[in-house]
Amino acid sequence: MKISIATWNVNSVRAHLSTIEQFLAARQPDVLCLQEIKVTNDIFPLDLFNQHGYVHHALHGQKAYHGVAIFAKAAVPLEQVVRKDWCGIEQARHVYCTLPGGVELHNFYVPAGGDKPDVENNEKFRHKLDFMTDVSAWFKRRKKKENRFVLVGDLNVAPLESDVWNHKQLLRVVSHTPVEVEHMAAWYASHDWVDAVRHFVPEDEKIFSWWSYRSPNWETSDKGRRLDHIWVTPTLAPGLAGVEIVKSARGFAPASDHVPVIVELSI
DNA sequence: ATGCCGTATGATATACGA
Repeated sequence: MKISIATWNVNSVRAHLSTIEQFLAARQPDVLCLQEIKVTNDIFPLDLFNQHGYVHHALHGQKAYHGVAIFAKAAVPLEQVVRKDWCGIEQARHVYCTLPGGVELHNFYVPAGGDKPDVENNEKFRHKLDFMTDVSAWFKRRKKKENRFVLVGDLNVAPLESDVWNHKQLLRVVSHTPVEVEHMAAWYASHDWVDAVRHFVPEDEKIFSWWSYRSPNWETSDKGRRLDHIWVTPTLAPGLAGVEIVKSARGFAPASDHVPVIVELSI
């Protein structure tokens, strides 16, 4: 079956309900993966999602910060839901489940990493690198040629020069430092992942999924970064049918600082 | 080096985002 999967860091599901509704009404992805829902499971606003046909839910939220969730239409039941913690820290950054056909779908919210790219003096940056190291080792242990995995989320790293508005200016800025890019490369190699967006968009073409709130004229200055990713294992790569970064969502009011990324693929 | 903006919280200032 051919399905569409969207990933979106919504920066609080409750603060951006109308924006989410606008996106769902327009695009109707079969599967929706959210990050930074910033709400506990017991008070998650499920009604909106049910009204738009997302009858399957896999919530992994917590109070105020972080939190991830997966939603799907009736035809795409979500089975074997797992809410996983990493580095011994309970921050609701990973939920995964099985889609029809045995495809395992992983939804991640990688730690942002704080201000300074310094593992000695910034515990958040240390956590970010450790998180990627541990996740990489886990996928490497589970690696099998026949595995059909999809990995999406706000990975908080822009790996390529063309994933940021200015490579040189961002070399010492968290999200694009060489040590982060190395950790992401190890993760990418852990299961021979295929970057679905770069599968279709040439590597020298700038493409972003995030624009800071601190730039009032985000569109004209266009100082973005590509922090939101969709990867698939090699067995699924021949089924990739297209990707889209929904840049228009950055202009919604109120807007998240991230926009949805959508993949179409056969599973 | 700082602020810029936005969200959440036992809030009216502070932590966090990246």
